[in-house]
Amino acid sequence: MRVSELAKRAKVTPETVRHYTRLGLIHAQRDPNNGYQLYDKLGVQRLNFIRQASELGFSLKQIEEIFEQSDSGDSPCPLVRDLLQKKVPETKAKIAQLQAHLLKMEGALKAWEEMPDGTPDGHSICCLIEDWEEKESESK
Amino acid sequence: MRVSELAKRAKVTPETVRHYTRLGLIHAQRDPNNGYQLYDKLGVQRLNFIRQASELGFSLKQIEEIFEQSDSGDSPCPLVRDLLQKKVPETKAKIAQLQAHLLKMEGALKAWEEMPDGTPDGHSICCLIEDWEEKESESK
DNA sequence: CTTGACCTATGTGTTACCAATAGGTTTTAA
DNA sequence: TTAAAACCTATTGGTAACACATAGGTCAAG
Repeated sequence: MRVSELAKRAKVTPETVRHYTRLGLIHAQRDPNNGYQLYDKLGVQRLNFIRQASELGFSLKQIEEIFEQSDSGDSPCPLVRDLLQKKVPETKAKIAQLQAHLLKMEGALKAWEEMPDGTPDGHSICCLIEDWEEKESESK
Repeated sequence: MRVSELAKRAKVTPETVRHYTRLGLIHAQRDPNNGYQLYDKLGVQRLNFIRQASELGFSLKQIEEIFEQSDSGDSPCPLVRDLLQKKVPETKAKIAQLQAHLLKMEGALKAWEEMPDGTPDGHSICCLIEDWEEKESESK
């Protein structure tokens, strides 16, 4: 199959398929007649794997490492496990940060209902964001 | 004050300060003797604002817009409010996605304790990630 | 008066693509 | 049959938000 068909199967753009192919993550044969890239079942499998892994937060570089392990006949599972174990606390931290932001934003929107839209007076830019600033520096 | 001092005050690198200056987010005067960038109080305030806003997820471009509003004498608050209102659901979606990933990862790590590290056999790359793949396609 | 710490500008590298260009190919419909 | 539509190719440049390297000018201290 060619680029577009592979792309459709994994619901990505043909450009993404080409990108992965350029990076060597997916291998393709060349049609001798026209030089088109030709993919097979393994290409589909790899592309799906890439999508899964990158949705989980793995970088293409990490995915490349996983493939290298796998292609050299070794089990990539220990590597993936290590990567996952590092990723879990990172993800938790990100969630916590986002939730903190969410609280700030929602609180700000509520508080704003009673607040006037202050015109900047040279001392403040936007009351809202600067309020947070003060609160943060106080709490630190 | 010069680049490094400003940078220290906001706990960013001097390069970041130069970056913002290049983008026009922070204004500086030039020391006529040596061409060094000189910042004042307003610079500190702006830098702090940028940090606050970007931590909340605003892009530098959006921050630029806020500054433009503010600099032209208009209240940027309505703009910020609009941006926030768009950002709240986005943030919620991100959190939900990350939590889903977290569940997957934690589940995988647990399941793995009982699973052998399968050597790739040409059919599978990594049992773990591919298991998720199957589950996902089933649930869709 | 030299060394180290600071400043300058410019350019490149990062991540994971998307878009545009310019051109060759294949399919389809008149 | 032929001409347009749809597809393919490679290369280049753009995105966000800096970090880093280069090559060089400036300044304080010993």
